[in-house]
Amino acid sequence: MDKTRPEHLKDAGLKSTVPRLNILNLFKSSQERHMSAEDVYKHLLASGDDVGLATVYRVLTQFEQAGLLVRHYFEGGKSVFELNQGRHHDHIVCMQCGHVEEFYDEAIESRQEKVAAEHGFAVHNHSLHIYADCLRKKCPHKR
Amino acid sequence: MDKTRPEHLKDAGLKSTVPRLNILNLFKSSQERHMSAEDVYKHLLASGDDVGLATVYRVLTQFEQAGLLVRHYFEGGKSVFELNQGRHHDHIVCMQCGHVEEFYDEAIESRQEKVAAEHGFAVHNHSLHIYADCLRKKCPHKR
DNA sequence: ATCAAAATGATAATGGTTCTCATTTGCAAC
DNA sequence: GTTGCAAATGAGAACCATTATCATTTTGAT
Repeated sequence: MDKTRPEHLKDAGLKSTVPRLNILNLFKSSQERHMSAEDVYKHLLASGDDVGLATVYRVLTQFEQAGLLVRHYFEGGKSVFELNQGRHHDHIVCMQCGHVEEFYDEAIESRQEKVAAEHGFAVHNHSLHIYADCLRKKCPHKR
Repeated sequence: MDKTRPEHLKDAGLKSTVPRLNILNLFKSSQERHMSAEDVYKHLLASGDDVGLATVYRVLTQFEQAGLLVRHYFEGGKSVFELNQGRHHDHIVCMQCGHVEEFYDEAIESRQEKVAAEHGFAVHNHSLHIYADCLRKKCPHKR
């Protein structure tokens, strides 16, 4: 049920290469659950892994298709990725500090299915982002 | 209460110029409720209005800030705009033909407020996009 | 009609992402 | 363990939506 083990690369038809292992490992060990391609690229370079930006983009997309990662399109134009462990969830994004919190609400989920059906749509997926101000003391009011 | 009349340009501190009037008029007369900057640009050129793409982008942003239009960030990287008339609503987007349908669900709205409050956030706004396949006969399966 | 401030539009620049292609790597068969 | 070749990589070019620049035009108050 855990989709984040290296063996799953094979299952997805992906050779287990150095960049792919590094990226997978980064997501599993990083403090940051949500990272953009640029974030991943910088982290890898910082830890001495010599990788190309193009490869990062390619691998992230492959991992998304393989179901290892989930991609989110937040406002601002850049995609962020996170490990696909556990169930689907939505996000609250702090507009001041960029802090992201996850939530899952069964009522919202089921209403969505219902609404889509009523309109004659077959749901693929959805994105629900709540943009708000977090009230954390540590909210640094900057990105 | 109608925020889409030309007089509102003045209220927003915007001079009533030719491009701005044309763009506002396009949104009010077009079949398409949801248009990207590129869409607007092409429509205007097609109807003989000589406008620059930069102006379209500028005006759309100004209209958004003035509250005349609402901007949505759908997947795919480009923003779409629609007239800000009536109440807030969310969207279902057909992944095949790009057809956009609007909906409003009170249960979803109120649950969101509740969830945000539970997590210690003060909501500014939210975006809920359901990506699906529409079942319309006319769905042309192309963008 | 006059004129300064604001708006426009052609074009360059930007930022995120994808494409190209020569070189390198993984891995299955020998 | 070599070998061979398809798959993967990485440097840089290309792309696309959007924003910035700046000389020219338009607006609206006088």
